[in-house]
Amino acid sequence: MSGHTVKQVAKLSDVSVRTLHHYDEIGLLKPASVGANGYRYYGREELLRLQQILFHRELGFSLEEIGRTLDAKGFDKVAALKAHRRKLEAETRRYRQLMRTIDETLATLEGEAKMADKAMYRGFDLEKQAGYEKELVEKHGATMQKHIDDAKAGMAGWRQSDFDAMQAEADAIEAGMAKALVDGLPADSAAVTALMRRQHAWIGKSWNKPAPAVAFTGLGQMYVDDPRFRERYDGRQAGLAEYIAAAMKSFAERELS
Amino acid sequence: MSGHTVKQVAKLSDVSVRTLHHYDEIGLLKPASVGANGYRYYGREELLRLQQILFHRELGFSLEEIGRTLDAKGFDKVAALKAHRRKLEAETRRYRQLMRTIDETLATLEGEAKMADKAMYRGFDLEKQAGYEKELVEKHGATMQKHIDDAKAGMAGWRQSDFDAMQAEADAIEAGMAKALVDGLPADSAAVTALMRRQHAWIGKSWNKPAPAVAFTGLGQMYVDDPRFRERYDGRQAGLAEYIAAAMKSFAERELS
DNA sequence: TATCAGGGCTCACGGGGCGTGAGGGTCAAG
DNA sequence: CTTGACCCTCACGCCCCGTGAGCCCTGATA
Repeated sequence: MSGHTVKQVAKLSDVSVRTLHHYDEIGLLKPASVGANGYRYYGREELLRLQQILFHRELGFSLEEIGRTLDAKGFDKVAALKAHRRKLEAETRRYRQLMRTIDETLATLEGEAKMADKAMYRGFDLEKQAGYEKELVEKHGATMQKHIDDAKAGMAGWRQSDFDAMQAEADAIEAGMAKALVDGLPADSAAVTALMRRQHAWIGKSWNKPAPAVAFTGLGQMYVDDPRFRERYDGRQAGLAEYIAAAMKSFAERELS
Repeated sequence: MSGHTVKQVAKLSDVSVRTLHHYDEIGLLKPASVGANGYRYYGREELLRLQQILFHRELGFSLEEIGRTLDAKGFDKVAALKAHRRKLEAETRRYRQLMRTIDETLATLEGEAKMADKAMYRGFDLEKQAGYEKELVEKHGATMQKHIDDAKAGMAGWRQSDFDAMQAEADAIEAGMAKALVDGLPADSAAVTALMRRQHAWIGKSWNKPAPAVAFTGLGQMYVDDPRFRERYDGRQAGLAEYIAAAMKSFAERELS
């Protein structure tokens, strides 16, 4: 007699009870009758209206629009639907544009990965310093060669963002070293050792594995030998290249062997 | 020195001042510095970050996601973009489905316009009662023919929903007439006259113009003559067809001439 | 008949991304 | 010193409910 309760309607139509309450509150879907106990009872007509509501909601209409559409006798459904169709078309075009933008961005990012190689020349290009690599290898042998290869392999997958992050950390370490040098701290002081720990971790990250003592020392030596590294460090602070190299050597001997 | 104010940034980037306040509130974009007066000042770096934010916002990321993307050093932009691309694809597919649904609905609605003709056979089909029309025309002449044509033209544009609304009103009137008949009210009583006013208005709506006395009376007579109408009315209440016809005739004579 | 599960009800807050005042300080130009 | 254009901080509103909290109803069972 008195129709379906909220829960039953909820199950039938796959909406939440709260939603039915809400639709009642805003006058979008009122129950056919309300019992003396306050219970809402819905009839066949309300179920049909709910179907209409859900259909329009699917189409992206606001609840207020839906209310107007369903209530206004003279409302032109056809025009409303056509207008909505146009909205959807516009959205689709917009999405296509966004996808194109994303594709371009992805292409750029992948381009960056290669660009990073060139950007790395800002002081960290391992690719283009075959000569100095050779020196290192000559001094330290095949093991060193392997370390260098590993480093190159690890960095090949980098993107600009990775590189930037690395640079930031490297800058911080270098700044600390410069200060230590200016402050006259010995290369095996506690402060410098802490920096070396970061340096070692940083190289470990860029190589994708911790650098063994020999490689760490070798890299330090390279900072002195390679004019590009030398320029980088000494340009920041006179004597910095030598200082760092000494600190790395000391650290390697004390903590990596 | 102290950079751009909110308004300047707003103009430069085409966002609202409130938006900048909001981004500051949620920590998404903090000004480079804040003056002693509380003014926000943005620098070049903040402008660049804002561009990034707007770009990602365009792509539909939530502000929280954008914050994470921009802040997390190790965040994988490529993966995020690809994931988002997939979301867009899914949305596009969904929209296509919705458009198909709309098209089907539109087709159905247009079909309904024709269906209404058939549905009208439920008692109001003027198309299929040429014989009774002829009778009416014979009795009342060319003017009646014109009324009938007008009615058919008016109803041709109807859709199911219009028709249902009409039916509801007609039902209400018929119920009132049935009650008046049972109660023994005369066909020219005040209550019946009120119902006749509604009846006249209703016919006016369905014809798209008020029915003149002769047409109104003629229609009433048709309720008696046409077995389909007769069945409809007498099925509801014995003698109803005659009663309505009498009421319509009386009303037409008293109020329409 | 008392109990208990499984309903039902009414508040009322939250959340996302700001729009939009209200109410009041600040700055540069005239 | 005034004006007018900016700046600030609350704080509510919108849209569509989700998610409790706290309390009442109902029908079946022990």
